[in-house]
Amino acid sequence: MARLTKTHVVTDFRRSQILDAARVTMARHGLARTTVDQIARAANVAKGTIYLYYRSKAAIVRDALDEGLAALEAATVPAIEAPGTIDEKLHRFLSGMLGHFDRHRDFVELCQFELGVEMRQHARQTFGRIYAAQTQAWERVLRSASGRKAIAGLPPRHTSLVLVGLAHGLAIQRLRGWTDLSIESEAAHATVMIWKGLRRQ
Amino acid sequence: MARLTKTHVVTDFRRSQILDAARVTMARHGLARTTVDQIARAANVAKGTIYLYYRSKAAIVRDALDEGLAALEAATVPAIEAPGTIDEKLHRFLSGMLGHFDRHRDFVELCQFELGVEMRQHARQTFGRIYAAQTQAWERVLRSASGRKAIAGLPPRHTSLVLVGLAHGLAIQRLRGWTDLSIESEAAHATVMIWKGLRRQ
Amino acid sequence: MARLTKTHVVTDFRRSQILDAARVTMARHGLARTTVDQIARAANVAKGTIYLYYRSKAAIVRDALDEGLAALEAATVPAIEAPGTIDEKLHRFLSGMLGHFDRHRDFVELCQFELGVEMRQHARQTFGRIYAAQTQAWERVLRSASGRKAIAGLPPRHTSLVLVGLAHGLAIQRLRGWTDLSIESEAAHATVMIWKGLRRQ
Amino acid sequence: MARLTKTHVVTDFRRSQILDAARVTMARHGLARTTVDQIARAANVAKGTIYLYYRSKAAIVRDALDEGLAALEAATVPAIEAPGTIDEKLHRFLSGMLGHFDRHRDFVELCQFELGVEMRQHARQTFGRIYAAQTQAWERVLRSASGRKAIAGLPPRHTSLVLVGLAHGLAIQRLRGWTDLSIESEAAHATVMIWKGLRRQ
DNA sequence: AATGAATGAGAGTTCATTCAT
DNA sequence: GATGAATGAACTCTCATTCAT
Repeated sequence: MARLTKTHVVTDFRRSQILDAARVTMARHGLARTTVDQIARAANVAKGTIYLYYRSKAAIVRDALDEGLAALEAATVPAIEAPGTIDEKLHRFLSGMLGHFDRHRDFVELCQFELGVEMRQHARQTFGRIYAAQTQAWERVLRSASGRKAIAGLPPRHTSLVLVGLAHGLAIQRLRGWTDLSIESEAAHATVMIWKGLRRQ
Repeated sequence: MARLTKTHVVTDFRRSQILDAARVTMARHGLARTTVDQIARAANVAKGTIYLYYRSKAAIVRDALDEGLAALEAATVPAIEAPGTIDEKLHRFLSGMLGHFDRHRDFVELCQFELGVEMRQHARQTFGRIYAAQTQAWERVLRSASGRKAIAGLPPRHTSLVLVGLAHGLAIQRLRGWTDLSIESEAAHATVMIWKGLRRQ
Repeated sequence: MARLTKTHVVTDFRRSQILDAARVTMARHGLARTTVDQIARAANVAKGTIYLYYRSKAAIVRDALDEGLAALEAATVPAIEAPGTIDEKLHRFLSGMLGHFDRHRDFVELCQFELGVEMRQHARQTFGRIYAAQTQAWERVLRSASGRKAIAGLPPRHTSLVLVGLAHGLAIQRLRGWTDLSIESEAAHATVMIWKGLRRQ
Repeated sequence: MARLTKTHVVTDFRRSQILDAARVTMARHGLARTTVDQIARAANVAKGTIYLYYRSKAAIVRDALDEGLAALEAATVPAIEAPGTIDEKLHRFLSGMLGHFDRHRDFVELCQFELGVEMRQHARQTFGRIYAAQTQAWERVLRSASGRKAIAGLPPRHTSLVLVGLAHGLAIQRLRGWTDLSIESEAAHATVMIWKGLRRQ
């Protein structure tokens, strides 16, 4: 038992050692330009060691991708579903998106896109699933608010798509460095503006 | 002169022949997986011919990129600056963005991201310039409207960043296929929603 | 047509250039120890050129193998079927076998055996087919002779297996350098000895 | 002493454990495709343990080879030298060859051939020595019989080469599965046929 | 100007061997 | 003695680029 645990711990350590190195290196050089040699050097292990923990370079990319996507989902969907008023939800959601892209800018930025055709499908599907989850969470919130006459009579489906689109757009802006506002003030401002458009007047 | 002109015409023809083939092939297989052989085959020229018109594969990518970015700018900034009411501008701008990403989805989608480190900087700068132009155009519009008391007292700088971010986000959604609305209805709906948030109440 | 022919000629030339280099190198170092680099160097072409004419190293091995096996069949089966007395056939057959293994000793020697599991099956099947053809040719000859009371009453099936086995064994002996007799005297002597065993006494 | 003995027993046990595993694995996958990992797994020891008993993979191959070759010699040379008539010797000899190749088909088949250049020389020499021993044993038998006028006046040297070649050829046939006769009937039949050719008529 | 065969540096991957535990 | 994680040299194969025709 102790032995299994130890092995497991070491395996986990090595995997994340490699994964971290891969993320950093890929963010710096782009996925295609990142060699397994570079990853190995960045992870301070020999090239062969990489292959003890990952079947192939593609497997590393896939893992890094999945990890990043899981983090994105965790940072956003609960923020919508947690209790609170709509503008609280909106603010939490936008902060979550912006914060996530900000924290993972070095890797997520590129690895989501610079992918082979089959990995791209995988990423697109997973990404799509997350955005669908966000959209549906918003739709539920808006329908419920609509029933309580708390918001204007806009179609919830369309509105939730716009909300999610807005959040993504702001996140991308940050990612690209096209905004000089802080996360906090950007999230706050967008929340105010959207909330003015949404609430019953 | 005629000869020069003729040469020039042929050169232009070859360049766009190659550029089109490159765009299509890269969109299908991703930039890194696209070989010069594939581009040559798609362009119906020999591999060597490519190198008569482009110094390297990277030069092709750069040209394809620049062309796409120029088209994006042309599709959006004039839409903001052309005369009309704010909601007309808003609608034109959103339609322009969504339409552009929709038309160029096959190439723009991937080539903007799957790039080597120096090409990425170039793309980011150009992209940034375009978004800055959009943002500034909006800022001018909003300041002017603000002066005429036509809109709510929101800070124009922040608001324009949100507008541009929203447009980008909706465009990305379309690109990824996460929305099933038509361009028209999505642009219209977002315009209404934002306009409710903006206009003086 | 001239163009196709020229291309074809060049292709054929390159293929046999590579095949010859492969045969020699593999004979010298053994199949597994032969690298594509070595083959390229021996063929006086660049490594990449190899892959213009062969999909993989395995494909080279397969071709070399098939060529050698085809030559073996051509050197032996017709020798049995050509007209003549039994001892003439026997002599021609043994000479054919010994001569073939002697001429191709450098490659055939090793490439027939030192093969991956699937190539081995291929070789075994082809080899088996050739030996079956030899055996059947002998069986026909012996049955016909038996009908004409020209040979002793031995079962043709068994006898032909022994004949083919003998030929193979003598060939292997030569291949390994375990005999110091000339091909001619070895074939002649074995013919006499077998013929004494076969003929009607 | 007891300690040394015990150590010795364990060493012997480990060595044959490894050697057996190597033989089986190499027979199944071919020498080049057999990894030390596979051998270790088949031997139920850790990879490092292999290197406590063998200096290198090549050393394992050499040992496996020598063992097989020693068995071949033991199965054939005494069969010629043991007392009896010539056809008894012949029958024992052929049975010994066929039986040996049959029993060791899984390893001997491939490992004798699929070897690096220096191992090949070693194998060839050892093999050659065995065949020379067989040939010489036969030569002695034939000379003695010739003196007693028991056989036809064929040159003993040539005849013994043919005999050994025949035995080898039949053995190879069995190895490759090109014959469907039993060892017994094949040996018996070849004995009859050769004996007819040899004996004084 | 156009070709495409030839090139070779560099990629991902394997595996015999070592060595700290 | 036994282990198996770690190593890195060496392999096969790809493809951007060149150049003789």
